[in-house]
Amino acid sequence: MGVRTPTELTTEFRTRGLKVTPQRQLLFRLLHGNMTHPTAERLFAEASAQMPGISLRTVYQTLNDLTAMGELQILQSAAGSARFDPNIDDHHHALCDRCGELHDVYVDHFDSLMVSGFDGFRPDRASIVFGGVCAACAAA
Amino acid sequence: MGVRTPTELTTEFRTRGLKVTPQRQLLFRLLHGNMTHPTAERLFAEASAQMPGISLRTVYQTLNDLTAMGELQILQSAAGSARFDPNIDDHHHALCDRCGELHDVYVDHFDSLMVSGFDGFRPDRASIVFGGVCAACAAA
DNA sequence: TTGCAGATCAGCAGAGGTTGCAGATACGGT
DNA sequence: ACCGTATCTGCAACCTCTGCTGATCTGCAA
Ligand SMILES: [Mn+2]
Ligand SMILES: [Mn+2]
Ligand SMILES: [Zn+2]
Ligand SMILES: [Zn+2]
Repeated sequence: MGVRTPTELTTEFRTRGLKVTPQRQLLFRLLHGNMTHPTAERLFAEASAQMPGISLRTVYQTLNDLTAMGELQILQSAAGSARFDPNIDDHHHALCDRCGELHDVYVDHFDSLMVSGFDGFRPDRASIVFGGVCAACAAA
Repeated sequence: MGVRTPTELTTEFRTRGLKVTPQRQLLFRLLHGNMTHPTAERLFAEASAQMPGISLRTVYQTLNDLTAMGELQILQSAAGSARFDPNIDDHHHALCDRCGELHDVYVDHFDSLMVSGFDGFRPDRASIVFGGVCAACAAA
């Protein structure tokens, strides 16, 4: 779970009555196993290298469709553009202050956390972002 | 700690060689004890009511100055504009899916959380956003 | 295989939020 | 009160993302 292959996404699009165009297939491939939490611009650049002429609009459209299907998570970056995450497993993130890299971390026993102040609020999910310095930047 | 009065902010600005203008003082007052996590536009509207002619640019400038001094936290809202938080105590947030209200929650024993995947990453802070429905919206 | 209705595409214009810039203004040390 | 310089205002530009439109392409039925 949590990793959809291009073939699975193709099937899912067809099942929902959405057409599977070459542009969409390219994006399925670019996203598959992508751990970089890329922005739309970044995916557009990578897509353009393989398919000159593809439009940024189409990239956004496909990312939005995938998000609506629950196949992508959107992560709001502090500065600038949204980042897209094809990892739909329950996980959290570590953001490097120096290079901006975002990588996945997994948290156990999150439910045992003691939280005060909910005051009637009913949480149904939580997202943690750790800030700090990544291994590569610490070495440099 | 965690709550700076307008007087304290005035002193801090002077200490740093920054001037204390009526515009800045008004914003100090509007932020003091403000638990609403307002946007810049919202603060601009409130400020304009008391000081017609103040510019949105000045509001942003002062909020940025305060943030650079560590007297404000910026919270990147998923959709739209940033929200500013004068509460600089270590705390986290609950975001209502219905009305967008953001309120403070406090977490104990955060350090006891089991996190895997840091892989050399050195975290120095963390921010949790709980998603769900607030008490007021659940009642309606 | 062919043809059609409707989905999708590229390209561009525009919205929303934030920042850069330049000339006018005013804080605050003297 | 004066002056030097930080700040203010107003506007234009910027960045990211979405709306719109005519042309093109896809999936499906025949
Ligand atoms: Mn992730
Ligand atoms: Mn807060
Ligand atoms: Zn790094
Ligand atoms: Zn609510």
